[in-house]
Amino acid sequence: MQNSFTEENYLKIIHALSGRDGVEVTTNALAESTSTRAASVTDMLRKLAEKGLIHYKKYQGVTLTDSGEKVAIKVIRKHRLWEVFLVEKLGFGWDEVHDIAEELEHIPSEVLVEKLDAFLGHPKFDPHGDPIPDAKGNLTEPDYLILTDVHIGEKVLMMGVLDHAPSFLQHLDRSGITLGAVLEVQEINEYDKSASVRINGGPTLFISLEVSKNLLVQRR
Amino acid sequence: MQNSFTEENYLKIIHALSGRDGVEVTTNALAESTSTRAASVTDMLRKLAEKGLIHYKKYQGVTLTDSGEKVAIKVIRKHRLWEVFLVEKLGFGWDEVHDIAEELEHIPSEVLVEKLDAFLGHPKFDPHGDPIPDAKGNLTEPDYLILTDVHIGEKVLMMGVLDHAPSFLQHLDRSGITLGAVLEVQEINEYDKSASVRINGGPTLFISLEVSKNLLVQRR
DNA sequence: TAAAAAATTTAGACTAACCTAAAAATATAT
DNA sequence: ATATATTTTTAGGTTAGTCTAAATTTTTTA
Ligand SMILES: [Mn+2]
Ligand SMILES: [Mn+2]
Ligand SMILES: [Mn+2]
Ligand SMILES: [Mn+2]
Repeated sequence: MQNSFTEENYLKIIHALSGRDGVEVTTNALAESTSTRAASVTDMLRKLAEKGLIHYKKYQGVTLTDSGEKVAIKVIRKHRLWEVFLVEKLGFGWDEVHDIAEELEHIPSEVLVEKLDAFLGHPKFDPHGDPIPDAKGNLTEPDYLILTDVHIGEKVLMMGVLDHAPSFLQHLDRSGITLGAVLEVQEINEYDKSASVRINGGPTLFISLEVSKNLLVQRR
Repeated sequence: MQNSFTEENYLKIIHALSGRDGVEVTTNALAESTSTRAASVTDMLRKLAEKGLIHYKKYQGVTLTDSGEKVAIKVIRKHRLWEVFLVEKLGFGWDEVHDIAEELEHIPSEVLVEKLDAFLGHPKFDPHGDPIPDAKGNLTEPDYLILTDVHIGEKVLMMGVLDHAPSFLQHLDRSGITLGAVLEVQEINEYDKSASVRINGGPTLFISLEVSKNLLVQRR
């Protein structure tokens, strides 16, 4: 049988909160992420366990089964491919696409996803730098640094963001920090950990710790 | 407030069954079209009337209000634009797109629709020859003939289909009858009203009444 | 125009996904 | 090691959208 819109969202969120090492996700964390109450989460967990999509023992938190992981990754694939479509083909900004992709990711049809993927030229990353799982369900997270881990004098490439909030992305737009930009850390303020960063060999900007913590970068 | 997926479907179906002259639609007709039971339809009609989307008096059938008509036409616009996208951009056949568009038509976001429309080059017709309402909600049904109304010797242009079933569309594909094809009626069989029709000045085909009744054409 | 047939609505129930309040289990702190 | 605090589950309800069966209204037929 098919999974509902809601079930797919739970699986996707469990995947995200469970992280690379597949750690147990708590009921409260899910309530927070789904904007529901803990009691509602418990109901849904019983159902997902029933369907063999999660490992669930009362009071012990949950992880995805292989079957649940497969579903989650399919949803993530669709979400990210649709985001590429919205930005590359329809001309949306990277700050505008998340909510729409949140709906599109639940459209069924395997063949739609594969045709969309081909139409987009089999992209490997979405507009936020997140990797797109392949058709077989392989998802490899590149191991990027966070800008706070970069030392003074280093030049790095901007590869992605941790925060996907429109307000954050718009802030980056105004600062000229886009995917692929070269960031050179020139100074780090001892007191508040804010940094002076040179963008693409051009202007130097002051970047707060709050921003640095959400920038994924790569040494060249 | 937003209309649900289900409410949108009811409005779209009432629009279709109500026709150009806005005739009353019966409960049973809606039950048939929505694949539900009459009792369920009655419940929904009370709700839609409550929201001011339909004119409804018990036992008297329903029509759309202006407000309901507006919603219905927006859904139809989205459905047909997505069908164009699926055929023109993703390479689906016209027989494959209806069910997928049935889902995509409920994705909210005005701006998405308008960007999609621009991306597609503001198409006027969908892959089945159905007119696409404009952004303001104007929908003008061209007045086509049905092939059964065409006399022997006349040449007409194939402009659309009444039946959207995949099996019918695939049958047309196998017969070489596509949108824009020139059909010349050469003979009409007295007994079963089947016709000999020459396609694009090339091969002549026998077409059953069942098929003729579902072909929309235009004199040149 | 009254009886029969058909269409429609009402009554009462079900499921999915949510809720609040209370109970139970686990974790933390003295 | 208890007592307290926190987390999670259970119990009991709600709403949207569906159902079946029964009642009611409208239409058709004789
Ligand atoms: Mn996103
Ligand atoms: Mn993204
Ligand atoms: Mn269609
Ligand atoms: Mn169509």
